[in-house]
Amino acid sequence: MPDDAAKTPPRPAVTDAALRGLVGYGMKRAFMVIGADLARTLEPHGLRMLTFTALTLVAGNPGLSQSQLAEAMQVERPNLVVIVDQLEAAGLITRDRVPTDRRAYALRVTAEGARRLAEASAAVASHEAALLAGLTAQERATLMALLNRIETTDPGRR
Amino acid sequence: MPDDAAKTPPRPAVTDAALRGLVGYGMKRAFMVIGADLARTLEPHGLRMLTFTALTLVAGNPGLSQSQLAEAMQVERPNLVVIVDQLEAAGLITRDRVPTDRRAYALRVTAEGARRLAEASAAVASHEAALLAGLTAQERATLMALLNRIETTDPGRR
DNA sequence: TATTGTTATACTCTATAACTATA
DNA sequence: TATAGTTATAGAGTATAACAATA
Repeated sequence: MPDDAAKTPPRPAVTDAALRGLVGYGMKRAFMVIGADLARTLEPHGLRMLTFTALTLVAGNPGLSQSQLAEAMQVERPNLVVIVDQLEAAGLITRDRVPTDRRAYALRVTAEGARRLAEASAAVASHEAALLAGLTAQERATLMALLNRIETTDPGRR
Repeated sequence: MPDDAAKTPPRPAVTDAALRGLVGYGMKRAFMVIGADLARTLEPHGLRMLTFTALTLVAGNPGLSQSQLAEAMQVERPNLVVIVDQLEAAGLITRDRVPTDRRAYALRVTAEGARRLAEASAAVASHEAALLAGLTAQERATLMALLNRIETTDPGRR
């Protein structure tokens, strides 16, 4: 019999066996790792996860309104105001009044915004590659597909 | 050519193609769905995700200290104090002074805590089953394995 | 009346510094 | 001096109610 027992008595190692089977638990831990890394990656570019997401969506959907952006980001409108404020204050997007509906703003990236987004996107892409280095391309695709299916299967949808 | 264009002109559908390839994006959206569902599931049992996790770990590791629990949960000690306070105030766990180290507390679930945990665990399990209804058992195992590998591959580990 | 954007507000989660009491 | 628990505090992220301007 092995003699490696009773070697480090003070810390009997905490077991989380009862939680390991829960997807919510694994998802939270994985997301916290990814989220923290993503924040570190975006910080030198003056962006956070939410502003990066908003900037990307505005770039890909020029002229969209704040309501549309909030819906796409699954963020409440009041919270989006702050995000758009910051991007506008940083000179990365513009808020143009829509002639046909003077209540709404048409959001567009500035030249500087496009430049910043390109830099940040490259950093994010290379960082994701490092994070997912342990997975094959096949596994990454599987992961994404499973995540998307969870999102769209949501039983608590309102 | 099809005639389904120009049918709903006001909303050209926001595209997030540039983000769909990022694991961080899919992970966040999936986690928000799961997190919200989990919160709804736990609420009638008087628990939140953090208190449920703490209660589960205390039950599975009787006598562990707050420091050990904080480390296992990847929560800073000051934040754990509030969580333990709430569980203790609800009569679900006890804080016993450790005779050999009077600085530390030994955490243990009460009878009521064990009962509450059993109820909540059953609710969580059945809710996870509903959430993952679209995935096969094989796919769930794959998902969990991939999440764990992401967590342990963390390139930004300190 | 309904919608767009906004303000104000509150609650949860997370993070850091600094304290106390023990060790 | 180092560690366990604590207090105070600050910052994100999220959510709801209510308002002004416009439709």
